[in-house]
Amino acid sequence: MAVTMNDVARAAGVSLKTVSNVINNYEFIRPATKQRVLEAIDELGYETNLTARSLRSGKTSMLGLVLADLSIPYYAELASDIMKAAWARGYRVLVEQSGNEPEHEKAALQGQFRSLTDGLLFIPLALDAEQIISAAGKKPLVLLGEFVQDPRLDMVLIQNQEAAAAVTTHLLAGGRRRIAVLGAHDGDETGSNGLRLRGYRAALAAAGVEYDPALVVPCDWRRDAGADATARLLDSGVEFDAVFGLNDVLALGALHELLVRGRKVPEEIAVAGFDDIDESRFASPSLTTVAPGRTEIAERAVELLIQRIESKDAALTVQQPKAAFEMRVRQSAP
Amino acid sequence: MAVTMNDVARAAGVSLKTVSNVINNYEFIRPATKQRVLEAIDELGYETNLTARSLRSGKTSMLGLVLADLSIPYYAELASDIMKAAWARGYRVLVEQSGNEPEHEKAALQGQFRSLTDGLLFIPLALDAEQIISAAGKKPLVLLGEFVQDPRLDMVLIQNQEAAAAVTTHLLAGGRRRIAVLGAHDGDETGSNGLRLRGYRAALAAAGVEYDPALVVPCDWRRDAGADATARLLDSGVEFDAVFGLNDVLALGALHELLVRGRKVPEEIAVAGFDDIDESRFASPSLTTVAPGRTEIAERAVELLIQRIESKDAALTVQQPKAAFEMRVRQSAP
DNA sequence: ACGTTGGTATACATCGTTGCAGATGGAGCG
DNA sequence: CGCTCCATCTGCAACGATGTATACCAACGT
Repeated sequence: MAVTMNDVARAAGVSLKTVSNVINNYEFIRPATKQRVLEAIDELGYETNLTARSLRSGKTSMLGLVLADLSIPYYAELASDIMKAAWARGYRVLVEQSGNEPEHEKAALQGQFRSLTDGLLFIPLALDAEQIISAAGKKPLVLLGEFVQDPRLDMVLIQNQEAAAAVTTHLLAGGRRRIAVLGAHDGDETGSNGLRLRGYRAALAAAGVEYDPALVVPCDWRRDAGADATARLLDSGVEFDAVFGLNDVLALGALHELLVRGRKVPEEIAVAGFDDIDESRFASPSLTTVAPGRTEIAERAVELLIQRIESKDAALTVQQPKAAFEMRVRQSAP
Repeated sequence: MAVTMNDVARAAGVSLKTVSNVINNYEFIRPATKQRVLEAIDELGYETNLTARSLRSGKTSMLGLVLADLSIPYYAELASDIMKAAWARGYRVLVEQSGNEPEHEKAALQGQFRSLTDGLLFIPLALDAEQIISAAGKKPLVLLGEFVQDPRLDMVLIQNQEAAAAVTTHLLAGGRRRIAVLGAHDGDETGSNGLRLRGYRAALAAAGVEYDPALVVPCDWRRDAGADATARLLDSGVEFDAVFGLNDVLALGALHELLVRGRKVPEEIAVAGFDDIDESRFASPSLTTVAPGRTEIAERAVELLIQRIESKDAALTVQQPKAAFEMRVRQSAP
């Protein structure tokens, strides 16, 4: 059916292996031979069968990427950056959606699908470090997004605490004293929510503002949950003059609910988020937020994973680079 | 290195082929044998090497998906739906971003990467039907998004014209008479922009409202372009009482610009879009738009492609199912 | 008792490529 | 002139699975 190396070899009057050598840029080939082979390839429309190459070489040149759902803007934007970074290094990306369910995450770590990839980029949401380590196979694994932190695992870190503190400090500098937080429980310590909450508390403490657990509203990190949480907060009668959504969609949900209820943003209530998704720039009012260094995260993670894949030396020490963050001050909290 | 069928066979005291038969649920295997094999598989932690299977069987169980960029919400949401639909039928999806560039689109159609997939879902933006047909290989191909229309190609159609007419009619019913259109040239005939513009004109005509080319503002289908176009429109002094963004991000960009300039939406100017991305529901004010049937599109496209892949009968007639659309009336244009 | 049937298991070739170990032959050297 | 030496090319085996053909054996019918 398809054209194989054998056909090319016959057409060019050389051995199959020579065709292979030409394709793989083997050094010692007479220019004339090389040209003959290339012409034959062109003429027959030969294309390398990547499946066969993978089988023989044991490499697929594909990276797995496990995330909750592409319909979540932050993940979509991150995935886009990851794919570009991988592509630039000659790798493709096979995305798998976990739907934020432990079973799916585990399946993605162990599943057959791993045999199609040389390594895995993983944004864990439901599994903890122990589970990840026990479920993971032998293939290289790099974590993103630091819901999980563990010294045994390679990962690219976001400066959750520092960046959340920066947002809070910015709100405080704007004169806000009652800053509601959406997306965390009062007791949270670990994970992005815990770390961001800790940053918030640290910033309050540094400014000498008292921490009030009543201002901390737990909810899922979704737009509608952010809106709901804001509604509950308004209804509860708790006073506040700012809302800090632990991610942008939460903040945008809050923004929407506040405007629906006729509250003025930012005059009455300031709103800030975390992630700097594309949409935040174009919200009305545009959203003040902090950019966690998405492109840098993508590039570092891809680089680290590929380094693991291509290095023979498995004994490399664990790496956990940190991405730089940057405040984006906009209308919702000037 | 990895555990192979051979290892399992040895451990279970059967032939390699019997292991293969067990894995593929071959009918005639004694339960005792089957159990022994399954135990051996479990014990050794055997996993099928999908690469080898692909080579032998000629099927990869992967679908290619070519789109402009995952960071564009509509594509991200569509990709998410497509991946779910494919996954449910035992296929994986390999995404490739074309960046809306002809060269990349062509490369994606022909590229080596095709040898990794059994068929391709393609959202063409830069290539026309002729180019697609000449660039495409022999593998099954299904088009989405109907920038391209051609009786020779399988594709899932959006009811661009009808849906755009519905939006326009809705705006007219709200008393608007000067409806600006963002994202099309006055002369456009083909592609989504042309079709949607035609729907707009048809609705105007049906309502006896005169068409004014000055209200048609060409621009890229991006948020910032929508904002810019709106700014230009406002500056030009052309009067209008509604804006129809030919997709949601255009409308959201417009919404933002209008609010920044202090125009009241919808009192002064109504805004409507096209796509019903998640974000539109949570904009402030929430965006009136039309849902083109994204999930249905994803499912139909995947179904059609898989049908092509699995049917021996290549002589099937071209199929072009249409997805149903639905108005979503919200605050920006009640 | 013997050929037939059909469930069960196996051997071998094969998918298209690359790694390895030579084979070939002309240039360079003593 | 004979012998390395090295650029160039080739053949074979192998990656790990599946398709085809066939072997084996118990049960069955006549």
